[in-house]
Formats: sequence, structure tokens, C-alpha cells
Amino acid sequence: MRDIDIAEVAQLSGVRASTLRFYEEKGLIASHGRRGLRRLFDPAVLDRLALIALGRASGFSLDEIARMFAPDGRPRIDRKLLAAKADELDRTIRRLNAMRDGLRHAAVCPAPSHMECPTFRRLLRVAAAGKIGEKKKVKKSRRKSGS
Amino acid sequence: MRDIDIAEVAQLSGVRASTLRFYEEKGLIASHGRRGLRRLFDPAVLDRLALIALGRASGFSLDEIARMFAPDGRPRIDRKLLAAKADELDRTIRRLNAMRDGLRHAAVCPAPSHMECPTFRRLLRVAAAGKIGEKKKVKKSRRKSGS
DNA sequence: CTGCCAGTTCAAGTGAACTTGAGGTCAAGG
DNA sequence: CCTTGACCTCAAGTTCACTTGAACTGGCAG
Repeated sequence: MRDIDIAEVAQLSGVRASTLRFYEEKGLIASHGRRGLRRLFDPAVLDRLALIALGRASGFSLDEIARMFAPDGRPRIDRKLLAAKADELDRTIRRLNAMRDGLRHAAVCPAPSHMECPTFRRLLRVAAAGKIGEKKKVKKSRRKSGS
Repeated sequence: MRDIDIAEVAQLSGVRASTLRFYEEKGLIASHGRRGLRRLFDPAVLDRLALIALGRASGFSLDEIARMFAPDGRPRIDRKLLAAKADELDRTIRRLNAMRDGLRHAAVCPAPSHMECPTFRRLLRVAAAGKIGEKKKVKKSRRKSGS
């Protein structure tokens, strides 16, 4: 099963063909040849896509991810950068934990209005602090698979 | 100290004036009047901004946040929605934890290439799974206060 | 009274990450 | 051989969350 076409890559990875073309244009992935005009990919592109997904999920931009690949295409990830991202992620996780606890509480809070609940107000302070301090946010993509 | 102007709100909240106008236009906040043409805000707008920050930080879009306020302006947050968001956040956190561990490991991994490291490959599978499953991502904002 | 400057409006621009549309091509099946 | 349909290219469009620019206004200091 050497060389799979874009439809298959899309199928196997869950990434749209248009996105795959976009990624190729950006230099994030490479097609290995063509059959007629159809791109042919090495199955290893699937690993690469997973790596891209990983990077995105960890807060890297596509450009940052692109920079992680050596010109030759093999991942050459800067370990210092990695450690820094891990730390950043750690801080994000801590804030998210506070958020989740706050939300969870607010969901069952007996106070008539959330504003009257001390726990909720504390959460608010956390949110505000995060915002003023370093402002980090989570964003879910709006595409397919409704939760 | 009744009624503060936009510059003060910006100062106190860390939110730019342009953003405040944008939020007002979107119906997320309201100015209570004007002195000349300058908007005057009730200091309570600061709570509201914190609430907005909280929402953003928890993954709500501005539109979703807007829908959380009753027409009269008081927050009328759906507890079920809150619980759902908390659960979502929880899943995100779990994935982020895996990411962080993976990054952390990759940063110190002795394997010559990350691709040859089983731990890194496991991380890749987590990333791919998350991606195909529900695809959630974290994004940091690019504004002020360099990390 | 006059000018300044921080505020105002409205439209347009930005950047990230894609998606969509129009028009074209080609390998395979009937 | 000819149609078909999946893929191609390239440009433009979309969404989100703001920011920026140009032109204007008006309260307050001097």
C-alpha cells in the first residue's frame, strides 16, 4: 500500500482534502508525486498530520509547526521550545482547572444569581487575573462531529 | 465613584478602548450615558468584563456569551450549559495533560529523532485520536505581556 | 475664546486557518 | 471513443475577534 491519494489521506486522517492542499501549500506536508494530476502521498503523511494535530492542540500556530520541520522534512523539534511549550501548557491547564471547578460549581450553585455566589465571584477574579496577567484561551473548532 | 469613562475601564480591566467599543456594539456591555460624546460606564461593567473573560477563557465565543445575558442585562446563565462546558473543559484538560507530558518527555528524550521514540509516538496517537474524535485546541492570544 | 487632545463614528483592514467557487484535466469505465 | 467524476489550480470568500485609519466633536486648560 505505497502511496495513497488525497481522498484516502482525508479519510484516514479526518483532515479535509482542501485542508491537505492548504497544508501542502504551507509546506506542512508534501505529496510524493502524482498520478495524472492527483497527488500521491506517502502513508507517513499520516504521522505527520498527527504531529501537526499535536502541535495545534498544544497551541502552536501552523507557522510555528512548519518551523519545527527541518528543511529536509524530518521533524527537528527544538527541545527547549518543547519544554517551554510544556510549561505554558501547564499554566493553561491550571487555569482551566480553576475554570472547570468554577463552572461546575456555578452549575449547581443555589444562589439565585451567579453574581451573588462567592465562589462564582472568586472564579471571576481568576478569569480577570488570567486575562490581565497573560490572557490565555481555549477555543474549540467549529467543524463537524457535534461533541 | 459612579460612572467611569472608557479610559478608566480600559485601565482597570486591561481591555482596550477599541475592544470595549466593539463589545458594546456586540451588546456584551452597555454604557450608561455620555458626557459629551464620551461613554460613561457603571463600575459594574468591570464584573461583566470579568465574566466575559471567564467565558472566553472557558471556550465560549462572544456570541455565546452574549446569549448568556438576559435581555435585561443581568447574567442569566444556563446551568446545564455551564455543566456541559465544564465537562468539555475537563476533556480538554485531560488531553492537554497528555500533551504536556508528551512535550515534556520529548524535550528530554534521548532518541535521536522524536519519531523513533515510543513515548512520542504514543503522544502522536493521542493527538490524532483527539483530532479525529472531537478536535479541540488551545490558542493563546498574541496581545501584550510577553508570556 | 480658542485650541488641544482624548474621545467619537464608520468603514475597512488584519491574521489565522480554512473553505468555496469557477473553470480545467485526466484515468477509468461503459 | 466518449463521458463522468474525482481531483486539479487559483482567487476570492468566510469567520472570529479585534485593530486601525480618517474625519470629526466637544469639555476643559489657559
